[in-house]
Amino acid sequence: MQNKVPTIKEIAKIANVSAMTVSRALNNNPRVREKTRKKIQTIAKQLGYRPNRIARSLVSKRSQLISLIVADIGNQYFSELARGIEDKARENGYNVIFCSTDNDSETLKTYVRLMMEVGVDGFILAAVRLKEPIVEELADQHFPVVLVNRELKEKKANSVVIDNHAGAYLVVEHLIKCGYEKIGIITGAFNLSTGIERYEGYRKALGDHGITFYEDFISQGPFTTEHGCKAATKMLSGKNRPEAIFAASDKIALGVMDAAGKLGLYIPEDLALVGFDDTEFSSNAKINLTTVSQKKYEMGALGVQILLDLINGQDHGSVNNIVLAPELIIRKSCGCQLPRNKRPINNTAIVTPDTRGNTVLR
Amino acid sequence: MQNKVPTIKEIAKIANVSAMTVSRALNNNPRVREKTRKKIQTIAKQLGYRPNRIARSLVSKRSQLISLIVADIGNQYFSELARGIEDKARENGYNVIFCSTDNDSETLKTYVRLMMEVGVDGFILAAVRLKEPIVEELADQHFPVVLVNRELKEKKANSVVIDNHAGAYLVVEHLIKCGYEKIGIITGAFNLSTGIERYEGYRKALGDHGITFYEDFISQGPFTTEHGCKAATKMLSGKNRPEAIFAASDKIALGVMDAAGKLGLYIPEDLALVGFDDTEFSSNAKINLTTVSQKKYEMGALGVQILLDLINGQDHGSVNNIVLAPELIIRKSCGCQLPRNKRPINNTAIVTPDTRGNTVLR
DNA sequence: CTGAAAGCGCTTACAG
DNA sequence: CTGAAAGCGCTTACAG
Repeated sequence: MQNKVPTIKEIAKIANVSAMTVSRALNNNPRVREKTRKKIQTIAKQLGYRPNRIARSLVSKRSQLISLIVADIGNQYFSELARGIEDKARENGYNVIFCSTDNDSETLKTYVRLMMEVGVDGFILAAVRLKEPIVEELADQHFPVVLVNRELKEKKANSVVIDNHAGAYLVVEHLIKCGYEKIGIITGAFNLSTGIERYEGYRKALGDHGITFYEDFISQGPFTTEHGCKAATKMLSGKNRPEAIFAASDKIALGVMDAAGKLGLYIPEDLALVGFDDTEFSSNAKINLTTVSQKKYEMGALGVQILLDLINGQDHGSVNNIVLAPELIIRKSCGCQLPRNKRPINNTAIVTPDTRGNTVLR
Repeated sequence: MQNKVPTIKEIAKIANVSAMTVSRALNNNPRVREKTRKKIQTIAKQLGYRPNRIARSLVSKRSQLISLIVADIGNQYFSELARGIEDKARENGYNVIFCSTDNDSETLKTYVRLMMEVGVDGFILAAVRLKEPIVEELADQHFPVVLVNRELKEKKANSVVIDNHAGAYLVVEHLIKCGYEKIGIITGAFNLSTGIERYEGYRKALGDHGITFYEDFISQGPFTTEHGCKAATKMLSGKNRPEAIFAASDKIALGVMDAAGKLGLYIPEDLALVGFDDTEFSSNAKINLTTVSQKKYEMGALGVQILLDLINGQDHGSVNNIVLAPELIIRKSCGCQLPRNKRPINNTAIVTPDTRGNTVLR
C-alpha cells in the first residue's frame, strides 16, 4: 500500500513536455528554459518525486555505491575505519555496502564477485592477506580498488597504510630506552602485512640496539584478545620471562592484561605492556595503554578520496602506495614513568601489592 | 580496460536460443530442457557470466539491499549490532548499506529518503528518538521497517528491543542488596527510549525499596564517555555523594572510571559502578565491569528476520514489538564481593591506597 | 531550448 | 519446453 512515487513520464505528461526535458530540468542541466525548469521542479516537488537510482545506474553504468570489505565490522578497529569511509563517501554522493570476511580468502573472493554483480563502482579493501589473487585480478583490470590498513606483498594495487615497521620500531626502541631488555612480542598472523611488518620492526629495533633475541618471546596468531591471553600466559609462565611485551594490537594487549591478572603480575611494575592501534578504550584510566596511533578515520577517508579519483578516471597508470607515519602514545602501561629502580630487572621480581599502592595502574 | 562481462543476449546468440531461455536456465527455472540448461550454463561459466543485479532490480522491483541506520558505525555498540544484521541478511541473499546519523533527526530523515532513492527493500533503524515523523510515515505506508535497540513512543513500527526498564531495575535492586543506599544514575538522553526507560527502571527500584531519591544523583545526556566523566566528576565532588553509580551504558561507565581516577577514588572500594550493554571491553581484567547483557548480535539478526518476513509479504497487519529479557552480569566493579564492612558506608570514606592493595581493581 | 528514438540488461506475461 | 513482445525508469546521442 505504498505511495507510488511518480516517474519522469508522469511529470512530463502533467507539465506538457517530454520526459527528456523533465530529466534535464531535474538534473539542473542548463539547456532548459528557466521557466520550464521551475514549472517542472514545482510539479516534481508537489508529487513527491524521487529519482530512481536503479534506472539511472542501468544506463549510466554508475551505481554511486562502493564496497567496503573488512575482516569484521563488529571489531572496533574496522568500525572506526568504516566511519571515516562512510563520511568521505557520502560527502561525494556515494553510499557504502559492507562485508565482513573474518579474514578468509575464499570469502573475500566470493564477496568481491558478489559486489561486482551488485554493480559497485569500486572497492575499499581492509582485510587482504599478503597474497590475494582476486585482488590482483581487479587491479590488473584497472577496476577501482584501494587497499587500506593492510597491503599485498606485490604492491599491485593502490593502498593507504601506516608504516607498521616504523611503528613497531618506535615501540621497541622506547621500551629499550626505558631500560627493558627482555622484550617479547605477540603479533598478528605472518600472512598479513600488519602482522609480519610489526614483527620485522621489532626484530630490527632489537638488532640495532644489540639486544638478545629469544625464540620463546615470539608469538604469532590472530589479532585477538584470546590469542593475546593465551600467548602471554605461556610466555609469562616460562622460566625465562619477558619484562616487557609488545602486543601488536590493542586487542592483543587486552588479552595480555587478562593473563597478567591471572598470574598475579602487575602492569607496569611486573610487566611493561605496549599495544598498537590506539583504539578508543586504550586511553581509559584503568587501561592506560601505551600504544601506536593509527588515525583510522583519516586513513579510511583518504582511501575513499583515492578511490573516487580512480572512479572518475584520474588513473595516472602508476600505482599509489601511501604510507602514513605512526605516532607513539606514551601512557602508564609501559612503566616508563616508574623510577628506574622500580622497573623490573629480573624475571622473579614480584613486589607485593601493599608496598606500592601508588603505582598501581588505575 | 575491464573485461566486459557478457549479457544474456550474447550467451543466447552463442547457444542459439532466445534470451528468455538463457534467463530461465540461469535461474534454474524448471521449464527448460535439462540439456538446454546444461549447455547454457556451460557457456555462461566459460564466458564468466555474472548477472547484472541492477537490471534485474529495475524489473523485479527488488534490490536485495537493506538499509541499516545507526547513530555511529564507529561506536562498538552499533558495530556489534551491525555484524548480526549483516550475517542474517547475507544468509538470505541481502546486502547491507549503512548510514550514521549521529542521532540527528534531520539526518535520519535525509538518509531514509536517500535510501528510498537507492531502492532498498527495507530498513533496520537502530537510532530513532521517541518521536520520528519520517519513521511513522514509513510505517503508515507499510514500507518494511524494523526498529532495533530503540523504539518510538507511539509503537507504530515493528521493533526488537531489550527490556530496558527491567534491566535497570535489576541493576539497582542488586546494588541495594549489596548494601548501597546512595545510588546515582548517569543516563542517556530522555528523548531516547533507552535513556528514559533505564531511568524509570532506576526510579522504580528505588521506590519499591523505600530508598531516598536525590535530584543531585541524576544526570542525563549523551551515551558517551565524555558525559560519563563530566557528570561523575560533578556528582562525586558534591557534599552529598553517591556510594554507587549506575551508568546507563558501558561507555558512560568508562567515563565514570576516568573521573574516579582523577578524584582518587577506587572502584569498587570507594564507589561501586555498574554499566549497561556488556560491550566487549567490559569483561577485561582491568575494567571488570558489572553490566547488563544486551545480546546485540542476536537482536540484530532477529530484526533482520522480521524485516525479511515483512519484505516477503508476511505482514500480518499487526505491529510486532519484541522485548528481549536483560541479564545482569556481575563483575568486580559493583563491589558486591567485598566483605560487608569494607563497603562504603558514608561519603567521606577514602581509604588510603596502601591499606588495601589486595582489593584494588586489576 | 526541446524532443523522438533507442537502449541499458534483465524479467513478466502471454503465446504457442 | 521455447520464444517474441513489451517494459522497468531513466539517460545518451542525435536532430531540429
